[in-house]
Amino acid sequence: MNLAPLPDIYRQAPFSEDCAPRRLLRLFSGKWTTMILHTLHLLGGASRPGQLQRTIPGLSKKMMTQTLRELERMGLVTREVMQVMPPAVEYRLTALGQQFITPLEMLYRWGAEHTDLLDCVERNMATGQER
Amino acid sequence: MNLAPLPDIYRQAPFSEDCAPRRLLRLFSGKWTTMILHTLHLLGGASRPGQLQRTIPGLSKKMMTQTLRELERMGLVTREVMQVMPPAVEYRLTALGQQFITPLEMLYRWGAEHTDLLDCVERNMATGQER
DNA sequence: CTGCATCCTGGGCGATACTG
DNA sequence: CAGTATCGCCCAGGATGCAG
Repeated sequence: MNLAPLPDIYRQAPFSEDCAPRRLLRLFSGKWTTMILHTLHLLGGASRPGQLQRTIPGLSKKMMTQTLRELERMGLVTREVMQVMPPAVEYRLTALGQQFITPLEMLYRWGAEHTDLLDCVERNMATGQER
Repeated sequence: MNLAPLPDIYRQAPFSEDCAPRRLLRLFSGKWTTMILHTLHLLGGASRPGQLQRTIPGLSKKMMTQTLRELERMGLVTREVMQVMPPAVEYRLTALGQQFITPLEMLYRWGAEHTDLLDCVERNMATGQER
């Protein structure tokens, strides 16, 4: 039922559909994903939703839970419900999740150390865009 | 008409609206931005549209030019038109643009060196998502 | 070959309001 | 405090067709 195997040419694309970079980008393309992950790390690897949200200005409750659920499905965080009143919940980075902190740190650190470049780009974009 | 200046509290958010990481994410949130940049680098810093598109499977003509124009406005690439028939164009990384290759390389390299982690995450996501 | 204009759809994301 | 449900906007981004 399958066609004959494709010539190797079709697998030689330098930037194949499923190359590592693309997979990585797909996983963390969400607007809040990396920030939540990184913030969890900053907060010692675990945090309650309230604190998490207060630490990330602009993050709505909806997007927070939604993103956290995705991270949970990815196996990057766990969700622990404490049986008390009022309800308390704790999200915690898994061992797998912590693995992904490294590249995030690299990226974020680079950004922090090169704000001059960011300034430069933003200045360029502002120029000639009167509109 | 303006309110009194806000207390400094409002500027102390650890993850402020305009912190470096967010600025970085905003600039490169496009689906193709980083890939185009990185591919230009791989191709020696310059390339014609055709080759660029052929090197990045799935990239449509529209999104390519659109993204390239944004990169141009950011000052990360230049566009040079050769006056010949048929028309030929060359996009080239600027010095500023090359600066941004470093973090991209770091990220992409990390991805390539940790495909096992990517596998792991994708396996998790596939599980229990019968639907 | 390169590039622009158009049209259109999906879904990411935000605002609001309601439960326990 | 934590979470869900609903609604609706907006726009990124894909497909197609035309022009130089």
